[in-house]
Amino acid sequence: MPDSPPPGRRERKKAATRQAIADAALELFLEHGFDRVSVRDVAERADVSTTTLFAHFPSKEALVFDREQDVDAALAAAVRERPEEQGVVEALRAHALKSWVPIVTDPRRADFTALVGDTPALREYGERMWMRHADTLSAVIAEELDREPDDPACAALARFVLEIPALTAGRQDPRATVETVFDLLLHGWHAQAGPADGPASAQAGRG
Amino acid sequence: MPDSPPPGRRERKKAATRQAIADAALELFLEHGFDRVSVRDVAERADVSTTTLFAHFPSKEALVFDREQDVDAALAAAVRERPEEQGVVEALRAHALKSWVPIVTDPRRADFTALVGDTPALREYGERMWMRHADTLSAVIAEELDREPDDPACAALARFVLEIPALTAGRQDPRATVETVFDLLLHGWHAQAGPADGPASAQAGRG
DNA sequence: TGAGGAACTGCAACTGTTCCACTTTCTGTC
DNA sequence: GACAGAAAGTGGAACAGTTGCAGTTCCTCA
Repeated sequence: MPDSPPPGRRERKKAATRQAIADAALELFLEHGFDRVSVRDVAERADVSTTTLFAHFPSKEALVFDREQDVDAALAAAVRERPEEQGVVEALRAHALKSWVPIVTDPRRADFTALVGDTPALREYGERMWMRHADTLSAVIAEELDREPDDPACAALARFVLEIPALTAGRQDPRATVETVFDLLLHGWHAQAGPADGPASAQAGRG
Repeated sequence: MPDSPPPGRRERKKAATRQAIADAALELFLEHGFDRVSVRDVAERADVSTTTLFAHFPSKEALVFDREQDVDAALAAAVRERPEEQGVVEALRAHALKSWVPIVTDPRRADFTALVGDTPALREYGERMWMRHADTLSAVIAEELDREPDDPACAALARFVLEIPALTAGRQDPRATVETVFDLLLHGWHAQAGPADGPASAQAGRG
């Protein structure tokens, strides 16, 4: 995270432009709604050309998530640098509780959360954002456990963990949901559903 | 599935138009690639206006998946009408093996599968297509087990099961992958990773 | 100090998608 | 059998996201 030497004027200006665009975008989106603001509007507010805008952000949706950044690295680190004796699933649980839950529950970001939650395009983009880290996470898990890089169980675990943000979105108690999901991942449906796994005979209603 | 009475000329013509569009699209996409064919090209080949094209399909991607149809119903039925004594997870496993795996492995669809696999837009659209059934499946599972409709464990299970097509895509042995993933879901990571869950101390490499 | 490159601009074009007003074709009903 | 009304289709314009291009300005670094 240390930007070691003085970054130089050019890079500072570039960063400033990028920030100006992101700020303008968020401001306009929060005020009028994502769909009623055009990319050209954002560019104009930030006083740049649309070409410049797209030189900094790959898409309109990306304007909102200008901090996609180092989720990848944090995720990998959470697994690699876990305490001795802690399993990977527990490490991921801790990471989720410590780094993800606060973001969703922070009241200062309520309006931002609402913007994303109320805009299908943004919700989808956000979910997809998480999934983009599945390959990295899968590889790290496999590496930590001395398995083949494409081990299907590791791939599955990675994707399932990255589903969690989507699963907790819009729930009253994200923390509890996270716990439930991790218990499921760790001990399996069989354990959490009771030994009988809810056979069909237990219920009344049927087709 | 029975279109009981004679469908009437109008409906037949409509179906024919729709089919002509889908055929033209697939033909052009397979020949030149999804990204190098415009919607206007497809419309022209099918001899309709783009307006008509979008009256039949909600998006360019949808042209490829003109059979999204009754996955929802089949999924719900697989759970509801499972044999006595079979758990929901086992029912879903059976469904996946019987209904999903053959589609991916069918050699007659190799070129189609390749088209989707090689086109990011299509792969994403396909994955999202599956996830659209998560709410239905979650509700059915909860209902079968007498739980709250928004039970987080049911929601998680549903989403995880629907991740399976994405997880098996492009693998050499989809069948084995499906089995592995269901074992993970059923018995948990703890069971499949061994009792120690691979604590950090087991490995050498560390950050 | 000067060369080269990066950031930015303006504009035009392309593509997916929607809107509009209008024609054709079918269907159900008196 | 004629007719009202709905449904399907048309053509074209327009909008919004995105990209390409040629040219300008401004840093950086040797």
